[in-house]
Amino acid sequence: MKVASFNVNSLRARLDVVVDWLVESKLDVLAVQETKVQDADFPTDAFDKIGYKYVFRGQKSYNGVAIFSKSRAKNVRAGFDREPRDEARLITAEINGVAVVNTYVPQGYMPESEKFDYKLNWFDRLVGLFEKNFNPADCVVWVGDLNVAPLAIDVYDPVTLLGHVCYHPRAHEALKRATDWGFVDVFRMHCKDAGQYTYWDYRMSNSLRRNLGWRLDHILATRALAEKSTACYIDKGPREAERPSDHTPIVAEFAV
DNA sequence: ATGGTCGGCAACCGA
Repeated sequence: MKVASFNVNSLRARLDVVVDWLVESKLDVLAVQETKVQDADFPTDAFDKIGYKYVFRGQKSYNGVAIFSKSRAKNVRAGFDREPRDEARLITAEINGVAVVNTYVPQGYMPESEKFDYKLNWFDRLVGLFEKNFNPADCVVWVGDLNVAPLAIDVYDPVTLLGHVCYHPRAHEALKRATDWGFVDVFRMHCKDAGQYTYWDYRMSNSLRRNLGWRLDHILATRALAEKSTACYIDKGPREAERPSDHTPIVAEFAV
């Protein structure tokens, strides 16, 4: 089972990149974030044509998440329980017996802002969802743009960037509270190298060429599933496309 | 060197 996560920064603007890469990579599951499309305008035709199923939750202008899969998704849930009007940042589904949690974690703006508190609290709400709906002994894969670079080797300048909302002790603690529920960083099981990034800021000149990036996009799995992982890697192909997102996909393969 | 990113969506906001 091949699973990937990709912050597409507008699904409609990135449609060709996403469709071509999805077909070429032969993915069983692709979770995308920042679709920036309302449900009524979701580009279903493009995915019908290539034989992929889809579930999605979007909103106008911002956020939005979707999961594409070869097999039909079951037990689909969008958003946190009892908060149907929340931002479109969370969708979960069961695919081939694996629970897939796709998140677009709030970025947090600035450390002193309310938005940062919202971000930190968002992780704790997610822990509540894990506790209520899953068991750490089950096969669960949590993927998405988590907007946290966990380690010093996950950012291009850990000294200068320390205290940024995506590389902040409180963000690290919040992520740890969530992973302590029962998740393993599948990428780090397979690769210990520094400088392995999934995001390069558009606003920095030549950030990709200079590899001034961040590892913000993650594939985490419960121990039962992580033990079956055979590979995990970042695919820079889509970041080098003609009209790239500022993120690039991360891919994991599982023997399930 | 007086410029320097995207996308959504229609003036700015978010990243």
